Amino acid sequence: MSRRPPIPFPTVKRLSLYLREVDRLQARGDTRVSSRQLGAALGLNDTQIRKDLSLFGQFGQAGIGYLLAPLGERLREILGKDRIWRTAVVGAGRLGQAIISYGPFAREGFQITAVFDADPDLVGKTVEGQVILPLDQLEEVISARQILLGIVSVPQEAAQEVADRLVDAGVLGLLNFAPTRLDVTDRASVASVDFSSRLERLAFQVSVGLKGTIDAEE
Amino acid sequence: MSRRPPIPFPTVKRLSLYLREVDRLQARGDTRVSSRQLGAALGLNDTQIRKDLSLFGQFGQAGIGYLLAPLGERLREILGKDRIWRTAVVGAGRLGQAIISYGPFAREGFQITAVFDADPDLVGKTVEGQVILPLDQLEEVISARQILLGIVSVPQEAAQEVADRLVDAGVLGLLNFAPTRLDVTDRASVASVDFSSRLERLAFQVSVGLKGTIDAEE
DNA sequence: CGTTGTGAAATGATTCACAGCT
DNA sequence: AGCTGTGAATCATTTCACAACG
Repeated sequence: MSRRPPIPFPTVKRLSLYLREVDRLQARGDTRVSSRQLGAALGLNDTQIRKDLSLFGQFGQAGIGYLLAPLGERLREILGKDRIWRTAVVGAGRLGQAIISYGPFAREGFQITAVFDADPDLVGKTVEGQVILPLDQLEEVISARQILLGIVSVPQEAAQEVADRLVDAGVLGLLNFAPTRLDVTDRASVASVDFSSRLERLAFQVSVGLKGTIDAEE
Repeated sequence: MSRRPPIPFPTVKRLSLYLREVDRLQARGDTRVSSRQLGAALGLNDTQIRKDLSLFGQFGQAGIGYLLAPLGERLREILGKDRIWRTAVVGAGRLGQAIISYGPFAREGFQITAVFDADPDLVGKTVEGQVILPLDQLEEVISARQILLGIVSVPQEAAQEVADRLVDAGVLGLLNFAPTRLDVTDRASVASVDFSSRLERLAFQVSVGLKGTIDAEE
């Protein structure tokens, strides 16, 4: 395995956008794409795209562009989407249910394999074919079903405790929907989806009169 | 009005976190906070916090720190949270409903003032006291109710059209939940919340074995 | 020609180091 | 002593400019 420079964090953000656009173009029947074209679709500079891709070796063709099929395959591999990620959702309120039934997740290799909630009224109900389990079965089920990712969709007050329990149970990555920072020291990876902060930033942008898609994705 | 340097984009992200923590400390009964303490709570360097805040004038006290009350007030003002933002939600499926009933929004000055959906089975139903309206009333209602922000929670295929209609109707900012880039040229601001991309990046982080809260928010 | 891949330059953001206030 | 505010230094990321290729 050859030594590689670390992947810049902003690059990772973009790879996932590249893959989405590559899939879209392929679905449309295209067979290749240039960095310029990809950039135009995503609002990015074309050099940026070439730099990003070149981090993983040379797989474009001068004068031609990139072939969609191998490009998509390589991106999937890089992003770890060439396998199934067994995932638990903790918190089956409205948000949790929306997440569980969110189309794109299921289609992309993220397999919801367990759902938990603290509310006895929810436990036992079924969402998208998943029976909601009580919180106290968390450790046992995570471990038995070899679940690697956890989605935290509980209220803010409960988020840190749920995170601790998930990590203790062996989960390696957390997707956090609660508006708070989760401290997992260095035992897992955490990514957050923070509606409030996002909306707040939007309000700021509007206040200062900033126009356009500021946010070439997040 | 004095000329100011433009606010770095990453700073805006952080301001919103500062405000959240300031509110939390105040609710706890504290009356002041140092940049060091704030940094520890949010996983940030203390200089960073002072730099960010100093962009808006000097309002700390050497030897003491920052007084929470004026700091919170100032942050609210900067972020545009010192007023009510009338907001429409387009797309009242599970995700839209979760957003509408998402506690933090309501509490923070974002007032959901209209809800639309294309599905005739949903139109007429009530979510959190809001009657779901048919899409063809969008322009009329946005304008009559003087709505400034739009939340797009429709499927990807419909997102761009909804965005166009919202912007045409006079909305100044869009919060986009669809996994696609919205093109509004320079007629409005757009911020995106992209679950899939986020989860994908988490999978990548786990794949490469990166640990910790990589992502000091967003 | 159009397009990739990449060193070099430019830009942007973070952190250091420290003067100065309480 | 504890803390803010900030110029200067460092570090990271983006963009430019261009050689090489099909």
